[in-house]
Amino acid sequence: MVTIKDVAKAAGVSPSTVSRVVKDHPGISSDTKRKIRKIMEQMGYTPHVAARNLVTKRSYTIGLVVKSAVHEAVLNPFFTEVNFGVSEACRTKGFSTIMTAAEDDDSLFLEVKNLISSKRVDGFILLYSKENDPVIEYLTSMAFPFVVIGKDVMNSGDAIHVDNDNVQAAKEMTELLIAEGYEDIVMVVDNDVFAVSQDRIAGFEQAMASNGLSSKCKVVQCDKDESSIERMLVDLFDHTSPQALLTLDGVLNARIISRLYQMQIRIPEDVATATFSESPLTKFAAPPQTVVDIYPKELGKEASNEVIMLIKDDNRLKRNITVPTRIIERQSTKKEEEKG
Amino acid sequence: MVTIKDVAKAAGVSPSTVSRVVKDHPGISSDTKRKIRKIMEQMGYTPHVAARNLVTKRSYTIGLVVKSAVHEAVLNPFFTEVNFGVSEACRTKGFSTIMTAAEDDDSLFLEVKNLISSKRVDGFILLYSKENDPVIEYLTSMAFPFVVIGKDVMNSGDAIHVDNDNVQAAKEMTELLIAEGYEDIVMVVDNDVFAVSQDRIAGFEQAMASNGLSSKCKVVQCDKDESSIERMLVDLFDHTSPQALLTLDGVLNARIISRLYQMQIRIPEDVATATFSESPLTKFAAPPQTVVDIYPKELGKEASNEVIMLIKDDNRLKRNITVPTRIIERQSTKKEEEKG
DNA sequence: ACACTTTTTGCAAACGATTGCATTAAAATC
DNA sequence: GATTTTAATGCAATCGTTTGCAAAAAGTGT
Repeated sequence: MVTIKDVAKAAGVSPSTVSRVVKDHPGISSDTKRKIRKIMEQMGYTPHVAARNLVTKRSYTIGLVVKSAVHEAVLNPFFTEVNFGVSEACRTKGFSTIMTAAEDDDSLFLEVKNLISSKRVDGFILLYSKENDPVIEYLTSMAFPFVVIGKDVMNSGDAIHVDNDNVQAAKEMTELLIAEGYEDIVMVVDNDVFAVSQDRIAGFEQAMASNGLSSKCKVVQCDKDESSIERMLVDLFDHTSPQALLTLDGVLNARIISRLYQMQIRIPEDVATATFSESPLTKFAAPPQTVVDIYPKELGKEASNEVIMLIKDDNRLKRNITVPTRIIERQSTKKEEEKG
Repeated sequence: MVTIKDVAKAAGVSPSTVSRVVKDHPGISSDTKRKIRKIMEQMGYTPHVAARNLVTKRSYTIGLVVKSAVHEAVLNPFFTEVNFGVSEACRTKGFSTIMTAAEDDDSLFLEVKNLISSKRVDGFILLYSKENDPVIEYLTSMAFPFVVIGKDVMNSGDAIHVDNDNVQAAKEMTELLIAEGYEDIVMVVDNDVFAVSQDRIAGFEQAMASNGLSSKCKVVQCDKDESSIERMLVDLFDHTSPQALLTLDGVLNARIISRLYQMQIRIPEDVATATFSESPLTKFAAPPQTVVDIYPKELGKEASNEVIMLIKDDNRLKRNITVPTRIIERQSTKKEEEKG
């Protein structure tokens, strides 16, 4: 293994000089820089990160904390895209990423504490957010750099959030449905306590209200398992005749349309469907789904940049970041036009 | 920050003793162990990994190298599941994971070399495999520990592979289709050069042959973009009338059934569909798809365990691991029965 | 009580970088 | 040419562990 001393010796300089060349320190003459760079190249020298981390007291690593149960995350392409966005952005800034996922809150909390105390990470990106989260509280109390992707239910103010404007997104999507001529619109949500649900519901309700459809505004909640979904749908179509279903997210939507298919309820002829979070599940569905693209990769990228800034600059002023969304209209909501 | 010296001082022993307690060295009396453990607990001591890595010359980190272009990986739940399997298995063995994905071969190769020379990882798991891969060659030449998930086209012999028996899986799936009464079966593949394609095609052909259906055995290839898929399908159904489509993998299958829907070709009434790699895309499709579950999480887990063994034991004898598969039969191939 | 094991612990030298400060060399000023 | 200023480099301590070897303590048998 070639160390800094080796190249120093080969170049006839001290290790300090080599070290300074590596980080392009201004105090080194460009002659020596050139010379040493060449030698480093020839000898194939790469700094030993552990050694550097030890003295700089930095790990140059970001922890990506995924809250949702593993099988949930696997289901949800949203997660993967965020992950890629984070990895990519971190890498271009010289940071590594290390992912932590855990089924239960306690082991997740432990893992986070451990990553910190063993100096394995310099900052965190939290991929969830719920009320009174112990991890958020802990990180805040330690003044440890972190940002949250998603929004806090009770926007605690301390944490930095990177998120879409979910109220606005839901509003726009609802407006689109109304514009297409749908009035009996039902919003279907699961029973998670994440803030995203509340925001999207709020947007839906606002849009309905401002179009004089408050009376038709309906929100139903259901568990994620097959039978709950079925029960909910049977109930819905037995007692009412909704014209459109606006589902909280792409995964839930996929299960619903699968169920609708089996109930022989056609989309969009019998009912229109629309949802949030673009993915193969919406894009390649039968029929392709109208959806709000929330740009998860962008969320990951912004979060990474922000947390790295936080790490590098202690008293950087905190600021939330909103990533824009875009509606993709597809066949699942096209009332008039022919299929295909 | 509390260091090993702090707890040594507090316990009235030397740092060496504390260090040995941490790793449960046999030479320390259980009395002192108990005492020191208590103190560590009280003071909240966690070893500084960089310091440890520096002296042990280990990083306790595994590099997960993802070859497929990012958008491919995002599409494919297979990747996410492998990723989780790897992270989980590594964590339980005290290892971290660091993921590397790159669009082009060159930057990926560079990244791998860099991870090694900066001593950031102790071993690799490669999530792809193709002929004459420079990364595999490099790692082999360096005798750097790694395992490959998937199989080499020309089973180079040197590398350790963790894979399913794809020939067998395809054979079983084909047998099932034949048993259901389908004879004109078309296998649809993309134009990737990964070994998995060849294996599944081989299995398909073998099963067809051994059932006297060699003459009906047909394999078509198409690009992944929408228009190629459409062209392929139109061509297929214009000139022939296949009874069943066996698709190379779940993502391609999803696109195909989406297209079939738009062409108003019903599944399974007009054509049956089946594919490989269970995921939400197959499970929540309309109709739910018959599929071979290849247990990606298990692949990740086995790969992790194996590479960690390699790291810990230089002259561990190399051995390939085969993870079993399972067929899940769903409506997409059910000829006789009623839907729902 | 002595010599001799065996068990338990400590010493001190690594590991490979970084960085404040001192130093030397070169350039600038008078 | 002497003195001051500036630029370029080196010294040496430090980061927090690990570990081979030596030493001390405890136990054993006579």
